[in-house]
Amino acid sequence: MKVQHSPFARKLGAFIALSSTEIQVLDRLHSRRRTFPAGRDMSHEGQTDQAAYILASGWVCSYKLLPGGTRQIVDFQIPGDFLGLRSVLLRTTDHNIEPVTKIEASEVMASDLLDAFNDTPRLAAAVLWAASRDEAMVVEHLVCIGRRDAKERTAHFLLELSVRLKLVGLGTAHGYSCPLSQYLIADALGLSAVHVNRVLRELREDGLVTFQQGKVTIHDLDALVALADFDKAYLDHDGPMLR
Amino acid sequence: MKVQHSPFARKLGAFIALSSTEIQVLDRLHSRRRTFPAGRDMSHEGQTDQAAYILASGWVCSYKLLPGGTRQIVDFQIPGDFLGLRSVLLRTTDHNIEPVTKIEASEVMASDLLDAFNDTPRLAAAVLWAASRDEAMVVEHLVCIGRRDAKERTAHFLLELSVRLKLVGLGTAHGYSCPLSQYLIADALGLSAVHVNRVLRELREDGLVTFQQGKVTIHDLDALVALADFDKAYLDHDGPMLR
DNA sequence: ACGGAAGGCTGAGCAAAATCAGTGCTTGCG
DNA sequence: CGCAAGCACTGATTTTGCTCAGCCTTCCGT
Repeated sequence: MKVQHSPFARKLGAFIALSSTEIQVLDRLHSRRRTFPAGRDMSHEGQTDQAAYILASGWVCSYKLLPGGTRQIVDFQIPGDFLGLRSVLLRTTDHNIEPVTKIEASEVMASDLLDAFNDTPRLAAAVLWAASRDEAMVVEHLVCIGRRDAKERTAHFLLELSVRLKLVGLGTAHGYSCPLSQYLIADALGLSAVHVNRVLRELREDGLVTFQQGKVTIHDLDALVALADFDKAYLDHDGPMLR
Repeated sequence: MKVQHSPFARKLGAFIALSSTEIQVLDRLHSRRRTFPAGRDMSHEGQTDQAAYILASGWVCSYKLLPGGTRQIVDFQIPGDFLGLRSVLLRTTDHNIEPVTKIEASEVMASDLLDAFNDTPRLAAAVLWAASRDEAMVVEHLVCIGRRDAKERTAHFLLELSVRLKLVGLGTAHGYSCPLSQYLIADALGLSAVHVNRVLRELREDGLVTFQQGKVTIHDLDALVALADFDKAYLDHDGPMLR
């Protein structure tokens, strides 16, 4: 019987089989727990330039603003994801961060993180791996926006969320709950909100996936994967990839 | 009087003032020099999964293929850039790599790199910084494709190349030579080659920038920067950012 | 020298997605 | 309670960029 751990430990556990010691070290990282309200930008408020956070609950988006008022959402963070890891290690505030919902996050001091790496080097590998996966997702996102049409993009997006959420124990292959508005999805996919609405309707009418009242329900996984040309490799790992 | 170094040393020198010892260590990294022909994918051929390369001359593109034959170019590499750094450190072949021109590249064994980091820790910081800048460029690229129209995208792209090339001593603020075909630019910007052609003509007719016969000539830098909403911070650093 | 492939360039028609201009529903608040 | 804000949703219209089809030039290999 598996004990329930933090989303963060769960996520890393999918990459590397973690010993109980390592899990303890991980859980000790979650020292100061903080809460942020939805909608207020974090990078201006908190001491985001001094500490990183591990998201414990709620959703966050990282975005860039353009003149003209439009914005592009680069990525969403879900429980278990790092917030501002890069800005701690490298002192660069390259984009803004805003909670989509009310969130809870554990502050992680850079020094604590480095200590943890010294104590349990395998953790460093796991964190690096997770960071690298995040970057791969940005690349995939780029490809989506550049070379897929609205329907494919949306399908891909919903599938990716499904996989990520399943990894941290929120949601299954059949569905998950999702607090994103159609405006947010539009800003992530480089579409207009109006068009996102229409595309979601089409996907629903095609019997592929339904997104209503904050719930995503996947009706035909195979067809959705085929439409989005989604990389099945993501889907198929159920245990740690390294032992 | 500045001595002329490799593009790689030049680039890192823009981030951190390098001592002559550090420059020597850097230059010793360029051990085995190899040549690759244009157009043949590297990841299938060379031992790209065992070694990384530092590009010494020529241009390279990293791309992802989609079913349907289209592709999205994620980034171009110019002299001084790393090739496959990620795939060495993390064993992930996430995208393909193809020389745009005939290239010369120095093989770098992962172990040599780590040794160099031990000898001169500041180098590690510089390399990390460079890697992080690369990632920031991918994000910027994403924003471009998601929320800028074809003209803005193209202008931004040409400006970014200008800055990157200037950093390694190829080209000035007024222009540079560029071996990319309109097809390649299209695949990078998520446009069709036909449209790229038209956009380039418009930019030329507007007196902003000319791209003909492998030469980019910037006629009106300010107007171009304004059109593309290009981040001037990139442009304005002439010496190392850390001393 | 010649044929073919690549690349630049152009027009016409079309498709995808944006914009504009709304409607209705819910929710939070003074 | 009643009002305003935010979100989902829709039709009509316009814009943007794509596709198709073709022409011309240059370069390269035989």
